[in-house]
Amino acid sequence: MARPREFDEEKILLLAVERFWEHGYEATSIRDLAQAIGLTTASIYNAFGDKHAFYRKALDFYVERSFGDRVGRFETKPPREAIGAFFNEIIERSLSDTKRKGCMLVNSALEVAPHDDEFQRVVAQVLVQVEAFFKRCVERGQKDGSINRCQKASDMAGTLLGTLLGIRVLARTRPERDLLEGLIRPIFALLEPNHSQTILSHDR
Amino acid sequence: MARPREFDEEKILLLAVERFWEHGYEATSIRDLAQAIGLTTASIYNAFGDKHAFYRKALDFYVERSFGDRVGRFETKPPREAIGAFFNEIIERSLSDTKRKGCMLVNSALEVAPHDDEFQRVVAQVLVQVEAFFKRCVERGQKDGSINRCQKASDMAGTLLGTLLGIRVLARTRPERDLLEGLIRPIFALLEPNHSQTILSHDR
DNA sequence: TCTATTTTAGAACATACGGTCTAAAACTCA
DNA sequence: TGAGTTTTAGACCGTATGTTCTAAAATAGA
Repeated sequence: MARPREFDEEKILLLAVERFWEHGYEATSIRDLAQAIGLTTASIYNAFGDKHAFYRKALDFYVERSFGDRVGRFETKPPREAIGAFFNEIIERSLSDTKRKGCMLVNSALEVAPHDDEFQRVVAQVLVQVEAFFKRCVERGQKDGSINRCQKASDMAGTLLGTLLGIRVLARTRPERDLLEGLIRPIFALLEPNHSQTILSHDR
Repeated sequence: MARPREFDEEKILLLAVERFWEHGYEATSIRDLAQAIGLTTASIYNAFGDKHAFYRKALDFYVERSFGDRVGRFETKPPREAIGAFFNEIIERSLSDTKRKGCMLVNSALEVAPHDDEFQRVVAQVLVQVEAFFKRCVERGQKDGSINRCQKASDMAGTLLGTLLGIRVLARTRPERDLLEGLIRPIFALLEPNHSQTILSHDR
């Protein structure tokens, strides 16, 4: 019926994510994007709408790639291991992030969500999902005895979510392994059942 | 010797902080600032240098006001109370932040520090100081028995710093009292000496 | 092969940006 | 009072911004 697209939307979004992720919304211009992607600005507007809509699509793409499978991947593991593996992966990811891009969702939570209701909802929704994932893990662990029962699962889920976000922020300016690994040690201890053992065995 | 300034630097910086804080570095133009402050762009450049230097001065001003006295104020209290009061204040501050400005230091950590060595250092240095404050509190508490000894003070300090940053990010998109207060409950429990009591007394 | 339709390329548009210039204004010290 | 110096106001500069326009290119169906 008409002239076909010359590009692959997935590849375009991957490149767009890269730039938005690294430089943020404001500091990335359409011309930056066009050049990095190898499209004209007209093609971008034609295919994705305006800058706001393009960022939205890039963020959705990022979220899908970064959170979509991950939750599923960890959900099959035993609960304590799932949480541990999740955090270990985040730390490794943060330490190998040489460009210091951090997490695009966290970046969006701070740069664009506070002034934009749409992104507010999008970001909040993902955070709710991550929290729910933690809560399911904690509940499962408390049921099978692998996780301490002295805290409410919902509180622990919040703590884990907060810790996750904290790591993401901290790593952005202080990507030090000792700091990040030390930071989660008390959190993991909190999960451990039979706290008294820990108290006795720890040397200081 | 010459024509005197017509403005009060403190008031100017207060207004500049307000705008940079709310909209960030990129999204705040010199003209925005000039209008909000009631100065011409020439006066701003004359008095503060370029935009980069102006933001730096605003951030320094913010840090001085926000962290300078606070640490001292809490340091006199008993250690557990100091930490508790610190977090309670942060939560109240986050919940009453109707403009959703969050914390300007955290905002800087994400927007400007990753691409700017100067701000990288400035932000990192403040975070180091906050971490050191937490560490001193924990050490004091572990010495006088008011804080649990099962974790290293340095690890706990990191955990507290991470939690602080996490709250600041989370509150930016989900300023919900239940969430924030629930989130710190396990952290406070972690500080408590004699964990077994908590385990037994908690109902679920 | 022609028509209809969409995508391209790149010029163009209005506005906004960070930053500077000129000249007048406002002071201090001699 | 006059010389010297700094601050002010606002026009100005070059460039960059988000977005749109024009026209050519490329296809599918008739």
